[in-house]
Amino acid sequence: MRKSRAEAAQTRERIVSRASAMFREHGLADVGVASLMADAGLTHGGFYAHFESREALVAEALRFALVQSAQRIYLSELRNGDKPGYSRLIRKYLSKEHRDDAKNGCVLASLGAEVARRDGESRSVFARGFNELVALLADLSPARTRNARRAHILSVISALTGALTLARAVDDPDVSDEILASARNSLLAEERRRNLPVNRLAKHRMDA
Amino acid sequence: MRKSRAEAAQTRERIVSRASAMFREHGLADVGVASLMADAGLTHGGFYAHFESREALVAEALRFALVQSAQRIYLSELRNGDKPGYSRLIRKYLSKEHRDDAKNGCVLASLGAEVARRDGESRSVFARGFNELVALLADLSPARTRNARRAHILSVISALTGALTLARAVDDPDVSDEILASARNSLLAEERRRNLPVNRLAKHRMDA
DNA sequence: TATTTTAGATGATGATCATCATATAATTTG
DNA sequence: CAAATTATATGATGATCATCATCTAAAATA
Repeated sequence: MRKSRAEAAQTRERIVSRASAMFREHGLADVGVASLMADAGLTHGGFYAHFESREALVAEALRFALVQSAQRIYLSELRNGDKPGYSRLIRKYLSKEHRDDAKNGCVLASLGAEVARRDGESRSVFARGFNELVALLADLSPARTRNARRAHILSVISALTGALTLARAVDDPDVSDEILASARNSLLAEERRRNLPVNRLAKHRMDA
Repeated sequence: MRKSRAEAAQTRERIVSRASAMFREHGLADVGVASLMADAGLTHGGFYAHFESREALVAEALRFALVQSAQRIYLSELRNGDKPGYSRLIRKYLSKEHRDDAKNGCVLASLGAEVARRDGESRSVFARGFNELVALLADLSPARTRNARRAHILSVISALTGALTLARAVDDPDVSDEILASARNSLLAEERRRNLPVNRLAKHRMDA
């Protein structure tokens, strides 16, 4: 039964990673220590050998999910740096696959509302991770100033998370698809507008 | 202690209304029957004289919140029908007052993600209420076709609920205000564009 | 090899949960 | 006024919760 030091560290990582998925799938309140440990292939007794409290695990699991998102964005968007903008991200984020796979998906949509009701470590860890994500994404914005890039990405993230959450909440698959499609069209249209050359935007402004 | 028939109906309504606020403030999972009854000034024993189960109350409380939203929109937007569009609604929805008063605010933002994990009566009641709300709001859209109005309002609702949820989730008040302001600016700008006369939009399109 | 350390299992603790059976008392209703 | 009805209270039920003390056996270390 006993494991080596390295295996124990692996065990701990496995608990965090599985917990992160369990929380995203079932909510922060609806999964207890016993089922978290069972999901990681352990019994619940040993939990407090790894974590100071359930709250500490919640914080780590939130962090894990946020870092996972950042890594995915970094790998699939930033590296793939042909043209700036979020069109690829928007399409992936608002896909049916993402909607139907909450446990591996964006934690802002699955747990944001629950985090809002917390305070303590998990809340601040979440907020810090959110800020890092925003900073990462702001670099992709075609807006000219730093503030404008930040504002732009904040409004995009809001629209993405809201649409995903609502698409998951409704029970009619057609309505759900409709929510995804509407948000996708609206955001992609905005992206197209933003990527117009500056002089053409200026011309339009002068027309008006 | 015994009450008349009319008073009993009032008691029941009070339980639903208070429960609706409690759920929005603390989440569906984190408030038990005992504290719900205590909040309504009763002890928990009598709960099952009024409701078949906790789930039944959850469904009624969600319905209550959705109807409340619809009534507010009807009173403050539709009646006040000078010009179409959502600018008044957007400003009210993304205000700090709304952010800081979840218990009386939009249930899509506070409980949408939790409803997504349910099924049964509460989920379908929520979905039905959402559809009614969408139908009500679609009438305000300046878009030309019925489908376009629906798509438009779906993307607006997504952006509103996402921004409100994120503004509540972060712990830095400055970042929170920034989220609200960014979504507000983005949505109001879109509203302005939509309300431009058709020929001006056409002109811009020909320019491009 | 002998000793110490520690991961994980087991089972207890006390709190809280949803649900329900029963009791009480006030109002309807006959 | 008497009987039936019913709203609310009380307290029990068994499940599950987070936490922790204790035990074990294997790994680390000397």
